[in-house]
Amino acid sequence: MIVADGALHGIQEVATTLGLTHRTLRFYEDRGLVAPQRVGSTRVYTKRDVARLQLIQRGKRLGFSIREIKDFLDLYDADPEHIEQARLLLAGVEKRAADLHKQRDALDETITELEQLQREVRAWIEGH
DNA sequence: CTTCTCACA
DNA sequence: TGTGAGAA
Repeated sequence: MIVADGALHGIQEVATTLGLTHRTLRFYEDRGLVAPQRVGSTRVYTKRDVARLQLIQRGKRLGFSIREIKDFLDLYDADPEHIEQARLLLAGVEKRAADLHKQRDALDETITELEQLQREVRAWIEGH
């Protein structure tokens, strides 16, 4: 049977085209983020798998953990209307943005302190 | 080329 | 969060 799901791809090919290594794909699979079909024991990635991997890459780019990304993807599968999924995404995105703002504030404080010290040391040097 | 497992940063 | 290596 195996319906009409176009081209299938090997792990090396998928990894290369996504700028990943086959080790990373296997790691994601271990973590339950992807579940490629098997032909015998060989993994075969569909275009849906590749789409999932691209979502994973986006999630990582935005600073989400493998676990968070998995929870999101799982919900996407479980909920055809994608309502709960959207709520989870929103919550996660808000949290992430809040964390980053917090980090930025901390960095600003540190930079300000460094600049102050910088002025103090310069003044001390001038005075000698 | 692919698989798996174990160790390791 | 991945990587390297060894063996099949």
